[in-house]
Amino acid sequence: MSKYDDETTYAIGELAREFDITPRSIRFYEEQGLMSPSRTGQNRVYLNKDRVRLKLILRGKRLGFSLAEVKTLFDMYDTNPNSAIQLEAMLEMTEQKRAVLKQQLEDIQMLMTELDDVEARCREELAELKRGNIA
Amino acid sequence: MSKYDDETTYAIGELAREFDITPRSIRFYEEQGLMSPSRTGQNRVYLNKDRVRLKLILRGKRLGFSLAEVKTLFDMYDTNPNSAIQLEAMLEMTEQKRAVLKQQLEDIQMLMTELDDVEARCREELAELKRGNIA
DNA sequence: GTACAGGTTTACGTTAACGTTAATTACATT
DNA sequence: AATGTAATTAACGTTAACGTAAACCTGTAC
Repeated sequence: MSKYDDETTYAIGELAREFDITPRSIRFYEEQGLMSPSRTGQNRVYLNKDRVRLKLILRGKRLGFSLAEVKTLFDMYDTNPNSAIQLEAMLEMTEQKRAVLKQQLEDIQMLMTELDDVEARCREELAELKRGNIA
Repeated sequence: MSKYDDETTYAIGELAREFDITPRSIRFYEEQGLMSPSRTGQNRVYLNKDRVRLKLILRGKRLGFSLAEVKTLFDMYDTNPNSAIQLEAMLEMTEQKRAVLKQQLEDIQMLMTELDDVEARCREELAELKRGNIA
């Protein structure tokens, strides 16, 4: 956590490689108002805070948030950090996501049971074929 | 499980209401080769097996499968399984799907933990605000 | 018999999240 | 000087999964 960590700069390509996305995606996030890196000349220069932002964007995506939703959260945080309204809005969003995830869990468990059945039937029929009981 | 259960028929609008989707969606699934209901005249008539299919489609969607992927699974399931090669291919596919689902399960559990953290922090800060500790 | 609530096909429109050129700039190396 | 690598903007293209509008048929209710 030395001073240097916060002053390290990244080119767009470096960040792209690090997070395994394309530069186009990063520019797109900026275009959508999710980041605003500084420049040297016309080239984008990313600081650690930008890198953190990007990490948050990608995490949001993994959580199933749309870029618009991520932006909403960012905007709320940027304009009015730690206000009760913002916190409650965030709670509401996480509640919704939790419900979706819970449903997905149930679905996956059911599907796995069905896969068990399919597999069992397959193995049975294979066994019969091996026994020579071919219709 | 009487005989009648299997002979109950549904109009497209009934199924749409039951599953809270539009008739357009159901027709689209048919267009993509995911269902093939019978007809009376030009009207679609859905039997219980069609209803089950629709249920499976929607579950697949909730799981993050594309309609194309769902169709692949259906096709495999529908394929006449009397050749050892086909059976073994199907087993291989179900194994792959199982691995994917297992990964998804782990992901979701991790995400839920993260949501727990976010929520906990939110509630803490809210509590502080209520106590009057507003910076 | 006419209004209406359903169904039908055909076909163009929409949204999100980028992909994919194209044309240009700039720095580094050979 | 030429080549290579990475960056830039602008703008059109793409895919999935439907939405939506138009124009039509059709059985039941009044």
